[in-house]
Order: sequence, then structure tokens, then C-alpha cells
Amino acid sequence: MKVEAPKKRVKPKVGAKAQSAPAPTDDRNRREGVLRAAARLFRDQGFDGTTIRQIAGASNMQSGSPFYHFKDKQEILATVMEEGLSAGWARIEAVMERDLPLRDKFQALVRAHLETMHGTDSDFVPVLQHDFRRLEATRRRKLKALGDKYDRAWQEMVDDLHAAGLLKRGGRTARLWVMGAINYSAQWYRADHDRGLDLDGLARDFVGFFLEGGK
Amino acid sequence: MKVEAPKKRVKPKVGAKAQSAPAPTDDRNRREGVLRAAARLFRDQGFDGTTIRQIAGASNMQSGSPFYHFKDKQEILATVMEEGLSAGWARIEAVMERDLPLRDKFQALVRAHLETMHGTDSDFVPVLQHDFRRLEATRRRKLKALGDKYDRAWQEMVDDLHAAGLLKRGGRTARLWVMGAINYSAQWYRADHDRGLDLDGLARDFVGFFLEGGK
DNA sequence: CCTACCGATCGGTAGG
DNA sequence: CCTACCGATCGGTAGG
Repeated sequence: MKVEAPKKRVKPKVGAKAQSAPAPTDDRNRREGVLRAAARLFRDQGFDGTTIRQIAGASNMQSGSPFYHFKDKQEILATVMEEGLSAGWARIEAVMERDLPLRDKFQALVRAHLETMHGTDSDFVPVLQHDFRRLEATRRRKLKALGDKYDRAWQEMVDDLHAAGLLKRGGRTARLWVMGAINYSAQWYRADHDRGLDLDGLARDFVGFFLEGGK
Repeated sequence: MKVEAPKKRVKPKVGAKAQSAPAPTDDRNRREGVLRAAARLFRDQGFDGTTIRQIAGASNMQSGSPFYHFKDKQEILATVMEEGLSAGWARIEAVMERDLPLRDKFQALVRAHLETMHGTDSDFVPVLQHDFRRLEATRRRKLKALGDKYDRAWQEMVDDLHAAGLLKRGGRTARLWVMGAINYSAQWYRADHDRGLDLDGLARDFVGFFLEGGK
């Protein structure tokens, strides 16, 4: 029941269909392709609203083929979330380690998170917000641990801002209002729709709205 | 194709099962029961993650019976959203018509919206956030019109606050940051979990965090 | 990774 | 509103 079948690469048939020959690292690329396609579809239609056949189709595969790369649909969802969250955390961590004036650091943090939310191939945040609860309990706990690191970093920032007199309040709800405002942008911000408001502009607007003083 | 079958009340069988006799207004009550059950299930599992059989079961019906009250699953979803949004709008409108000091009015507006989001039998806001896009285009447009009224009321409030020097900025993004922060509470606020922080306290905390001056 | 397929489940309907 | 049911679709698998 817990035995992992050793998945071995089957050598592709030659000839037959005159398609461009698969590269050596093809397997990994195909797997990534599945993840990207799945992330986009989950974002647009939700986990339950997306079928394996759609994911396969968007990855130029036949309906059963995603299961060559993933055990089941749940594993695709979990992987989308884990890889996305890890990439996002790396951005946050990088900012937290920088030595910047507090206000600039906050803006960099906001900008980093906006990049994670709205950047290219970053469809996973809406998926996370939307379908976190569809994950099996075990996977959910694992992701939660990553999410807690996120929260701690933001809490530290919010409390520092408050201590420096830049933010009206600190504490849990202050963090939640701040992060909520940013996260909710998943519902309304579209780079191609909000012309003239790119991610830099959005971060600046946000910081200007929340922090005391400044312009 | 567009013909509405005239649904007539079938008189319930008497005797047989010795259950409490159905009241005269039973149909409407049953219909409401379906809506409440569906709203709760949609909130917890999403539209696509919820089956008609679950809705029926939670309403003490057999699997095909919800279709006695609703044409199809989409109509259940749309009705949940429409009734919820209408009830929410009524609360907003009532506050906007009151003659209050601006700060108090804002707090009342926030409180009203929190009531809509977290009050008893108000499961529809998460559903709306979550599954708005699963609605058919026609129904979506209809709901959008209602949502626009919502947005206009909040925009007016935000701009008034800005004009009065109580809010750092006005305009579209200011409204979106404010509303986003509130709406995101759907993801974290639970009355039974956040002990000591009821909806009044939450509204006060919110206003205190966002408005200039005050305590 | 494809072909062919299966069992389960789902939304919905007829007929009372 | 129940009973009995259908066609479609879905996640997943065997076997190559």
C-alpha cells in the first residue's frame, strides 16, 4: 500500500509520427508542463471543476498520461501548491535578510508578495486560497507549516512598523488586515486590465495608503 | 427550451409514515431549507465539490427531490447568491441612509458588512467569492449589477472619509484595500475560534486601524 | 507515454 | 416529493 512503483522512463517510439524528437530531459519538462497547465486550470475553474482530461489536453497528452508523472489528482494539486509556496517563501526570505530602511523594506516585501501573486506563472496563490481545504489532512498540515513561516515574517514586519510609529497598530489583527488587503488583490488585479498600474505601482500605492507619514 | 413547467404542489400522502404532518406553507419552508443546506455545503466544499445528493441529504430529501424546487444545480447556486446579496445590500442601504457622524457611520457600515459575512445563516459571501465564476454568464451579469451598487456605496464612503481627513487616500485602490481587508476575514475569522473578538469588536478594531486620529 | 477500458458517481428526468 | 433509472463523465488502471 505504501510501495512506490519504480517509474522508469520508457524509450519513445521512433519513426511513426514525425514529431520533433524528445529531448533527454524530456520527462522533467513534461512534468513541469503538467504542473503549469494544472495551476492555470485550477485557478480558473477550481480543483473540482477541472478534469484530468483537461489537464492532459492542455499538456498535449492523452487522458491517462498525467498519472505517469503523478500518483493521482491530489498529488498534482499538492505539488502546485508546494512548489508555488516554496518559491514565494524564497522571495520573502530574501527581502527579510536585506538591510534596508524599514519603510523601503516593507515596500520590498509587499512587492515580493505581489510578484508571487501576480507574476508570470504564479497562478498558485488563488489556487491556495481557493482549494486549500480540498487537500488531504496530511498534505494540508505540511503546507500549513510553510504558511506559518510566511505569517511569522509578516508579523515581525508589522510589529516593527508599529514600533517605529509607521503603522497605527501591531498585533495579530493588524497583520491580518494588511495581508488580507494584499491577498484580496487576487480577486481584482489583472495586469492586462489595470493598465498603468503595474506591480511596482501597486506596491507603492499600498504602502502609501497604509503607512503614516510619507507622501 | 425556455418554457417554464408550471410546478404545482402535490398533496402529501397521508397516513403511511407517522411523521409530523406537514404544515400548509411547507413547500416554501422546504425550499428555504434546501437553500440553507446548499449554502453551507457550497461554502465548505465549493460548488463543484458539492453533490445534489449531499444537498438533498442535508435537507432530509431523496436525491432527486431538490429538482422539485429548483430547475437545476445552477439555479440553486444563483439563488443562494442572489438572496444573500440582497439581504446584504439591504443592510448597507439602511446604514447609508442614517444620519451619523462620519466615523460612526463608517463603523456601522463595516459592522453591517461583517454581519452579512459572518452572521447566522450568512454563508453566501464565501460562496460568492469562491464560485461567482461558475455562474452562467447571464446570471453573473445580474449579480454583477447588485455588486456594483455595493461598490458605489463603499466608494462614496471611502471618498467622504478621505475628504474629511480621516483616511489617507480616496479613489479606487483605497476602496479595494479597505474592502479587501474586510472581505479577507472570510478566510480567517471564526466566531467560535476567535474568542473574545465578536463582530462589534472586530468592526472597532478595523476602524481603529484604518482611520486617522481616534484611539 | 498511449490505448482501451472499468467501476463509481453525478446531474437530471419520468411517472406517479 | 419519492422511486427508479439513464446517459455522460470522471478518476484511475493494466498492459504495452
